[in-house]
Amino acid sequence: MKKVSMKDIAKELNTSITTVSFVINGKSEEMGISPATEKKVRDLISKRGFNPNSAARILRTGKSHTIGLIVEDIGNYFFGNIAKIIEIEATKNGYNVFFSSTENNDDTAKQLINKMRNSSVDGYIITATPGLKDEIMKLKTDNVPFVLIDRLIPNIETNYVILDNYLGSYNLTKHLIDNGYSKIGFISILSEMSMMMEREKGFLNAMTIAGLPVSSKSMLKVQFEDTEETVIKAIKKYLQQHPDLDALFFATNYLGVMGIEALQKCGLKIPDDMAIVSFDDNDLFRLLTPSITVAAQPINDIATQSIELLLRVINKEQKQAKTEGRIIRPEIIIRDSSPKKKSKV
Amino acid sequence: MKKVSMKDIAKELNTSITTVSFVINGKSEEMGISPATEKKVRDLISKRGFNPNSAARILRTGKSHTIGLIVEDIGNYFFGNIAKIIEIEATKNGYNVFFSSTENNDDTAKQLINKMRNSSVDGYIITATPGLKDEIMKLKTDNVPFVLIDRLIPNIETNYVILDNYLGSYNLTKHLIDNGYSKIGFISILSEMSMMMEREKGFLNAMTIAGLPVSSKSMLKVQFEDTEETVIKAIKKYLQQHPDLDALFFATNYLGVMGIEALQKCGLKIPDDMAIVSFDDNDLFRLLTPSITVAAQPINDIATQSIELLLRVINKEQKQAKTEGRIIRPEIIIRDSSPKKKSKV
DNA sequence: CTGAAAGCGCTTACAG
DNA sequence: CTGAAAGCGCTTACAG
Repeated sequence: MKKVSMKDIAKELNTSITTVSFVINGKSEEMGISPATEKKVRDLISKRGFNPNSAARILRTGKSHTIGLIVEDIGNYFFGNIAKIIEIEATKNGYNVFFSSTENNDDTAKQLINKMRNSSVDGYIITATPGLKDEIMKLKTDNVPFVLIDRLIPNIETNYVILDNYLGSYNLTKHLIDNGYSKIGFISILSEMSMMMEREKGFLNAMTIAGLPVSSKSMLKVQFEDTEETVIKAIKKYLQQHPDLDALFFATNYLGVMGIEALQKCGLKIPDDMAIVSFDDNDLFRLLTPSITVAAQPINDIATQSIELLLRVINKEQKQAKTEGRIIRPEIIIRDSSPKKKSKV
Repeated sequence: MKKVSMKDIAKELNTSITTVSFVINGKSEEMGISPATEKKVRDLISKRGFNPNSAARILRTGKSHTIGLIVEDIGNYFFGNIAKIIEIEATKNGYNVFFSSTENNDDTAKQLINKMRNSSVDGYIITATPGLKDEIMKLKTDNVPFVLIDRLIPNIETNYVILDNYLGSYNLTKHLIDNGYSKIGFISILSEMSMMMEREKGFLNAMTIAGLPVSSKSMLKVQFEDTEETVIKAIKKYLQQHPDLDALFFATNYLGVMGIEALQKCGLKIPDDMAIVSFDDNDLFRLLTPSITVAAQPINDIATQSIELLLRVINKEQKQAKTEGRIIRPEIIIRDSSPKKKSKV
């Protein structure tokens, strides 16, 4: 029942632990282990089903070959697929992935980072929560490799991979305007996060450049923590207060989903009564009738770029010497929820 | 830059490592550490930001307080949410979660199990792949705690949490029959997995009991590995060969999604030309027009029951002494894709 | 009430 | 070409 150790292998072969270790770590040649010895060792290892104990290895080397992935919510389409691709890429490079969800809660995020540091993860890929500045600063001064994804911490220089939220939002709004919509409602969440602010800026600039009026009163912002019910109620109320709107811009995909429900309940037809577009794609938007126009995040790009960048930082001497950012262009996918506006009869 | 260790704390306080260790592990009282000493130690620990090195701890104790979660695909709605809930429950109980996706590939699954064993995970929650029997047997004889979820390995007694696939399928078929449908096509994947076989059995029994004819020719089975395109083509062909069908039963949710696309392409309207039901819910089915009737897996139940069962096994002496199974009842959610059949005029 | 010391299973500089 | 030994940072039986 007891697990086999290198000592057992060495003893049975009348050789030393050193030799076994060299074979296991592929250093036979470099260390001048004879091919005969090497074969003997390898054979017994596979016969006994020996596997090196990784706790001992980590303790000794300080390297765990594990990366910590901290996302907002692993149950969500975007992060679930990010995790999946990162895992595949990490495995290719001999790394494991330890994941956890923050639910966008600062305390949870802090605990996760600490927990992972004690497990000696070699580096992090982090979806920051709003108040994570101090923790991130500490990682930086401690020279721990990490890459921020999806959102930045204002005023800290880090390695990052993010979407060009401004551009996506600008282009999505521009698309609506080009198709003849002019009274566009912007529905977002109340947030200091750079990504949400960029999306708002993109919307506002597109409107302003087109000479269309916007006021803060014509925008709806709900709380991230609000229940689905609360949000839907808020959107319904908003629609009643703004009967002149001809299009809605949802700043996140879950707001889009809730918004569609709210529109249904109000008896408003998409796109005839109201055109809609949403930031962030999901399976749903593609298959709904009508299908929904979106600014999509190229998930594959984001995931592969972040793991690639992280591994590079891990293998650098001066971890944070020079930070590097990758900005991913969103893809505007035009579907049926935002056709050329029919002129009123 | 160097991390603080227990030794540093002990030295600075002129006390022993033992004392520090007792304080950290909450054994002060039991071991008779004076409150004064305890406070001194605690203060310095938080001042220095000390955190015990978990590799050393694992090496020494053999317990990692980590559970390994092996799912089919973390990017998928069902498993993503399973993972999320398991993580939350595990954290509540002081456990971490190490996850990985098998993509339903035997070799990947085997590698994952081995990798996790070397990292001394305390137990596993596993979505088995078809040829995983030997690995599972080994876990069993090695007395390693594990719980199978979502699907079983035929002829091996294990701890498990699965859905009552037979019942869900039976009831879903019964619902169609009760609503007047009699020519029901069954679309599934070619698979030896117990869950798929149970779903087929449930369908067949419901049909037989109702005195409705079924033949293997009236069922379509595609390969799990088929691309979306291939499946859609197969479904289209199937529909042309069986023009008399009045309803379709999709045995998985992704088949349902592809089926809906195929129906759209064939110009068949749901539910007037063809009623449909699907096994497994997802966000999509709720929001499509028409919304889709499903047998839903109570994700929350499945996740909490499996982690609860696993933790209990971990804390038992005789890990596999008596295996325990939990069978979860699916929930039939009746939506708009399967209304009472209109009589032909 | 507290400390010295063994040992978990590895890796690696050093010695021969 | 190969081995003896130190040490990574903890926990815990043992001693006092």
